[in-house]
Amino acid sequence: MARRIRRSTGPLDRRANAILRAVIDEYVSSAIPVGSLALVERYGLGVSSATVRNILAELELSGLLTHPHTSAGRIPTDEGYRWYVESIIDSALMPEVEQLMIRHQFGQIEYANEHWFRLAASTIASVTRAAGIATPAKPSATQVRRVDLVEINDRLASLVVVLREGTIKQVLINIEVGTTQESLTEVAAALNSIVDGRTAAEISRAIARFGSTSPLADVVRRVADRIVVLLREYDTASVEEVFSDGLLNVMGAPEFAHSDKLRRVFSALENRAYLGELVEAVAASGDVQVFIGHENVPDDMREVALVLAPYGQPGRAVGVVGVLGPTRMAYPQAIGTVRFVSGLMNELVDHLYA
Amino acid sequence: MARRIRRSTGPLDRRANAILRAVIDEYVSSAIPVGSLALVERYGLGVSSATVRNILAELELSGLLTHPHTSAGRIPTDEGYRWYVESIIDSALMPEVEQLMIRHQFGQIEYANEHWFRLAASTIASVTRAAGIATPAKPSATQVRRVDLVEINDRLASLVVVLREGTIKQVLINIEVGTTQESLTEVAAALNSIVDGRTAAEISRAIARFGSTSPLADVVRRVADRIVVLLREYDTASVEEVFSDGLLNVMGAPEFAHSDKLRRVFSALENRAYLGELVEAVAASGDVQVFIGHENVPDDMREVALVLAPYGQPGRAVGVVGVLGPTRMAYPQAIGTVRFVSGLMNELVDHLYA
DNA sequence: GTTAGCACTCTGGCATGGAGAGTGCTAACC
DNA sequence: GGTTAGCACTCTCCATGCCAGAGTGCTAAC
Repeated sequence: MARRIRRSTGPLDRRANAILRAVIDEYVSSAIPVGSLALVERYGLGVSSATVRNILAELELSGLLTHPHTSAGRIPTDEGYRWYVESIIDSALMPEVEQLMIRHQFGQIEYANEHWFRLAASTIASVTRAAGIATPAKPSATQVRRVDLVEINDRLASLVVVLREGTIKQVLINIEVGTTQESLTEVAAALNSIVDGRTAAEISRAIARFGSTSPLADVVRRVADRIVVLLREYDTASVEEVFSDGLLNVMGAPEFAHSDKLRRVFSALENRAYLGELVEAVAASGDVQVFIGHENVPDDMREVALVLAPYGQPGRAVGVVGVLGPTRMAYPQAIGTVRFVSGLMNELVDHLYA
Repeated sequence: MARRIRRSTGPLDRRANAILRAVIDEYVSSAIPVGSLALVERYGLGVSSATVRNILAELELSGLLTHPHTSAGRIPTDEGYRWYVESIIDSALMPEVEQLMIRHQFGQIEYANEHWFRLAASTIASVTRAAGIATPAKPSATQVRRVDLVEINDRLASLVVVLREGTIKQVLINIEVGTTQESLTEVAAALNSIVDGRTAAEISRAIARFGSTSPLADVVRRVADRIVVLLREYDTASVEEVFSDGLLNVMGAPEFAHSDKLRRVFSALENRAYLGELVEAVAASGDVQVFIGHENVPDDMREVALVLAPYGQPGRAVGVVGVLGPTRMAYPQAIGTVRFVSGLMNELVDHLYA
């Protein structure tokens, strides 16, 4: 689980507030440490640079800003970003023009449910200019909707399992030479009367009671077992797949100019265990969550931030969409985008369960 | 298409031969330009460094080696690698232990045909310590094996199309409120009598002749149209998907220490158009092909080499497996691995068409 | 044809020094 | 008391120069 660091200071006065915000905005857009002079020049603060310096020193004392070295400007700490994120997380919205554009894109693949989460990641990547990530909506206890057996050749058949939400699992199975498509269809029919609407555990139980004496009963039993295995594998995988797009955007950020740091980001992305944890935490929370720098447990992720939101139907099927970028990220935009896209995904999933 | 540069020199004498080979072996393993002294010390050449220097100068003259700067050792040119590859391409084999290991891995997913190509890429990546790439075997003119319609809710159904080789396409379709699973099954049955074993074009023609007056005829026609669209989309995509694994391995290479070059490699991988061309060229050739540095047309790929091999059944369904790495790659190993894995994939696909 | 010897060249690492940016402190100001 | 001007101080960055090391290419001798 990600640990959340609590800042130790009390509330900031209005001016310190504005200055911290200005430092973050400036640093996010320029990637250069921000000096007191630059602040008074570019943000109409109405005070001198000396005053700003005093406040910057205070902010540094409370751990919200830091110094790369004595004679450099200030940069935000992870705690500084955390404070900033808390202050905008509820109000961050997407511009309506972009909302329309995205809606249009999703409209085009409305019927390709297998691709929804991929489009979500791609869209988020292109809007935020960071990496977009998404997982498919995973049912909590998979229910089978229908089974089909199709002969491929005289030794192989394709076992197709349609799940409650319309998604599909498929594997090959061996058949005895000479088995006809007719008998396969018969087996499938027998199976359908057993599996419809059921979970792995339920099918398992039903098969134990299955006392048919028909010559195909053995085959039915064998295939049912295979289905149970298939469902179990699917149910136990914490995250089925994490799709990401726009990694090139992250590669462009100056903080990752040396490929060593970049390497760590990538190996972090391959860390399915941690992502699985986050996905579960986010799904449970029900709203956008932000994980900044060292708030992430794995060392590899201490230089990146994640903005994640769940989608789907709690208790039935949930997935996650989000952004991965440098801690120096445009949080308002990232949060707004992720929230909007997760809302859109909600609508799509709702249709499946309507 | 990739252009192949022909080296201008005639055959090399045995000694020049051995030295060029030594330079390449040394440079591939160390990534440091190779000097004449290092060569006589590490490879028992039986001559002095001065003699080696003369030969190195000759090799440089014929364009097989080059110099980063006056006082540095030699590094191979793309032409040098090309010469080397030609000399070993027919004899490169995998160690038998590794062959067994890989066979074992594939045995475990023998029935998960949708995952074969992914495992191929992952295996190649881990064996060669470079990036593995693979595409699924794509049929040349997709034939439908069977169609199924499954009710998801009172407005949506899942249209499942099983193709000849057992792979699956699926989309959602709208249905009229009140449509029962029984009538969907009826529609599916009607469709199956039309589509079995047919391609998009054939289905299109059959539907034009379809003169049924049953109340479901309209629905049958609509769904058939949807199937045709689905197949057409699939048939016209030059490469359906390019799966890659082990990109982290490439990131570790010293030539990509600065993320700028790395960035180009990644954007090259996203260049589906070029990869599509290569896949077609490789599939047509029927054997392992190597594309080194500037033999690749896109500028982004001038610092990488590709080792690709086709698999599947020519004229029916072909895919490609391969390695992407720096031009400074262990070619014998890469070629041996790719050839072996493509052979294994052949066996798997053959079973589908047995 | 091969080799020893040597002058030459270029890189990489390291120290030096000045310009620039930004801080932190002090003392004066309102 | 908070704010500000002034200034010394610190540190980075960049250019410069220098030296050691590696490796070459050439020449002359074997």
